[in-house]
Amino acid sequence: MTLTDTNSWTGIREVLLRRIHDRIWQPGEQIPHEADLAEEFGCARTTVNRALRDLAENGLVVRKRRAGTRVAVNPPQRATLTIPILREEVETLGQPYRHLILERDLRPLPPRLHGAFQVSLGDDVLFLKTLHFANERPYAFEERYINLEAAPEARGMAFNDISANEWLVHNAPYSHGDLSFFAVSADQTLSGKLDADVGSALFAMERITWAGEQPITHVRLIFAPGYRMRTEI
Amino acid sequence: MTLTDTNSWTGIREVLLRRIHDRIWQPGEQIPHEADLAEEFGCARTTVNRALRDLAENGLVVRKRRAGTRVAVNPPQRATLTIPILREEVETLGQPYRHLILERDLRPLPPRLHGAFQVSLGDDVLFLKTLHFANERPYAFEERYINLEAAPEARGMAFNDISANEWLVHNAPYSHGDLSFFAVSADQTLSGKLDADVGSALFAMERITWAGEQPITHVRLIFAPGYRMRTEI
DNA sequence: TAAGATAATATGCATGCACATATTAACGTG
DNA sequence: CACGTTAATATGTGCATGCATATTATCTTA
Repeated sequence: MTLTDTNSWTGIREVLLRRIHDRIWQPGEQIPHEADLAEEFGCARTTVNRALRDLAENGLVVRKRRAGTRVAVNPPQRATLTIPILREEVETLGQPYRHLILERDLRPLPPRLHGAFQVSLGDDVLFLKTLHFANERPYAFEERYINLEAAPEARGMAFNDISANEWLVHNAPYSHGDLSFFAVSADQTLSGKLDADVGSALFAMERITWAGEQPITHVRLIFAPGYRMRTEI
Repeated sequence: MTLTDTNSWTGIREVLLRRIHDRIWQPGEQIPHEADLAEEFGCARTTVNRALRDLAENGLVVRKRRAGTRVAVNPPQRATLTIPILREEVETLGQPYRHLILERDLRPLPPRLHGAFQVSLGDDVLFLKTLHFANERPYAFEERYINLEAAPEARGMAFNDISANEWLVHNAPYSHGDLSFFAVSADQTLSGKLDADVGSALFAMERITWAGEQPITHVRLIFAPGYRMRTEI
């Protein structure tokens, strides 16, 4: 029959998944109760629950108490993407990593960030410009603001040995953040740093992280030409 | 005490999470066994298991049989991003959506796709060029190849009323896919279609989906200037 | 008849138990 | 002492059961 064991929760999940894919259960349609499915598969309701819960987490079915479980009208259309520390990303590619601090100073927060990144008025933040290299070729350019209230030890760090990226991950864990991706055109400055033609299209990422209510850092990463962010769905 | 109930699995998860955030358990460090934690919280091992499993799914701890559970050295650094149907994305912005088929024909698969997108040799695929509008302004430009073996009904579809995007989602569900994001520079053609200056940086996405071993569609979406893909972590 | 109280029901969750499985540590033998 | 075998152990999973909770359907009552 199938490769999958029919009374393991993963096996049951696969069977249910195929029924959805084969449109035996149409989108929006209600599927049998946990108890009925448990009887059909000859297993405990808990096991069916586990399988359905997993499908629900992946957005394939929608579950509501009392209302029952129904096939999602719009299949998942979502992807989990891993955003590794740059050093690890580069090293995974089998290339030696290096980074260089271009600028480092204390300054007031620029006005454009006042909305999203609220630090006490008049307080300086730590500003860093970093260039990341893979195999001695520019890989990404980083501009970062660090809230010294959230990470006071950062004041004494030069970030020459360990990048701010990596240091923060290990020393100022965040609870949540906003992330966005977009494209920018290489201006004169970027072009020089990233070894790109002026005007070439670059992939960019912007991220703000918080620990609870307190902002930790704002970072803008611009990658060298040809960069692709990949994932599987 | 805490807001969270200490013997619900979510409550236990929060307590464990705080211990990780507060670095009571250091990254890489091993944490107590399920059985010990169960005793500490006065609950069943199953409940602790549920909490730990959830943390593991989110990448905060790493679990291995016999070896025990340890705090992940690199916190999650991963984001789930939702890739909505363009029509829905536009309508969510409160703007009227429209699309226009620019080209539609049968042709052999271009050589550059032969590797990733294997269709029977010599078979034609359906090729579509579509322009998507938000509020009558260009929103995204789409180039798509559809494997007619995987979705034979597509042959008879004009895709004027419903976009290929949406039709495929509802009629040829996929099991998995590859997704990548990058930046492209607007050439003469793109510039005209997307109302962008020649040379401006555009955000782009490429996606291949399969149903099992069979490829369904390859699509390349290029967004109008200023597009940002956002998510929360 | 409309609005509110009440019952029925499907999923959600906790428990206690048993067994499976992967991995490590201890052991024994050549 | 090196190497393969065996035992110990932590997590993974399944089962039966009971109660919790959200939501819907039904039944009252004004």
